[in-house]
Amino acid sequence: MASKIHYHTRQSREVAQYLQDRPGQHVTAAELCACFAAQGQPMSKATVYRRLDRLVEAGLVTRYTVDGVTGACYAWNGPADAPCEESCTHCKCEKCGALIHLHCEEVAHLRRHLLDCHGFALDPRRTVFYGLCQACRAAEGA
Amino acid sequence: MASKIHYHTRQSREVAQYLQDRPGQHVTAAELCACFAAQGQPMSKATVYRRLDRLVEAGLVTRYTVDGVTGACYAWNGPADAPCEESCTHCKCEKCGALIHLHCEEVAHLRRHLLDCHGFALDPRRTVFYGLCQACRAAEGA
DNA sequence: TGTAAAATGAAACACAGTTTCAAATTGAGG
DNA sequence: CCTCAATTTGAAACTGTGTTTCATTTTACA
Repeated sequence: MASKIHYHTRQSREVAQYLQDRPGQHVTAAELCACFAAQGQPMSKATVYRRLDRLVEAGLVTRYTVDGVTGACYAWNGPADAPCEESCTHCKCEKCGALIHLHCEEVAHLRRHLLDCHGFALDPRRTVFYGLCQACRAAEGA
Repeated sequence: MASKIHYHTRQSREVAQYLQDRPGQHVTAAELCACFAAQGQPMSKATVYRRLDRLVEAGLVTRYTVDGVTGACYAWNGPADAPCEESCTHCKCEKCGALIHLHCEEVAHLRRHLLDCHGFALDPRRTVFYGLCQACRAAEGA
């Protein structure tokens, strides 16, 4: 599907390593730049974006957007050692901004239904459910 | 929940009208600016964003992002005359970019499950399912 | 070691969205 | 109809993400 990745340079290794060390976390390009700079090894913005694009192309990393988070988020998938199961999705509270990891068989069920009845192959990793979390619902009173 | 909206000016009426006339469609701020300009009544970018923010605050309009679409999308909800039922969600094909309107009881079912078992109140209008559409799946062969 | 291909960094750039502030428009009261 | 305070508008400056360009450096490999 996608070309193999060669880690020719220090920079390319560091970007991949950073994401691998934070499975399931929401990493932004700005965060990567800031972290490398703080470590005394600043990396050009252009290089960070280039490396991320390459990793996404190769299918090793998922790129997705979360409303309220400035810029795209990236998360390591890995080839076989995926940190979340296939059905791992995220819920985002529109009020407090909390990001909840969701491991739920119902999502897998919906996925099967969408595939069988609508022909649509849901990618649960890239999909974010928006709504209100329990705490914020309680606070709203309604 | 949100303050009532007063349509004092021509600009505020036009932005709301544009969205009301296109229920369920994905309207961007840039599109609004371009359209008003084409009609010979250009509206300042700042004003467009201000009016959209106001409408979102009032709950009359939903703001959401779709990967691959530059800028946020806005869609009219309306107070009671919502164009899509509560379970209206969108599917976005990550390959061809197609946006599919989904009216599916399974989504409502998932919504109930999330509410009952996870305490999370899903907002189907703001949520976009990412994956592969039927045509692209067929093209991939797999 | 030498050389072609690939990767890097700095800066310029494109674009979404926000902020600022002076000028225009609104509505309410006289 | 006129005046004035409050609101809204538009233009421009600005912030931040992400891309492009190009000269320089690094890599792979013979």
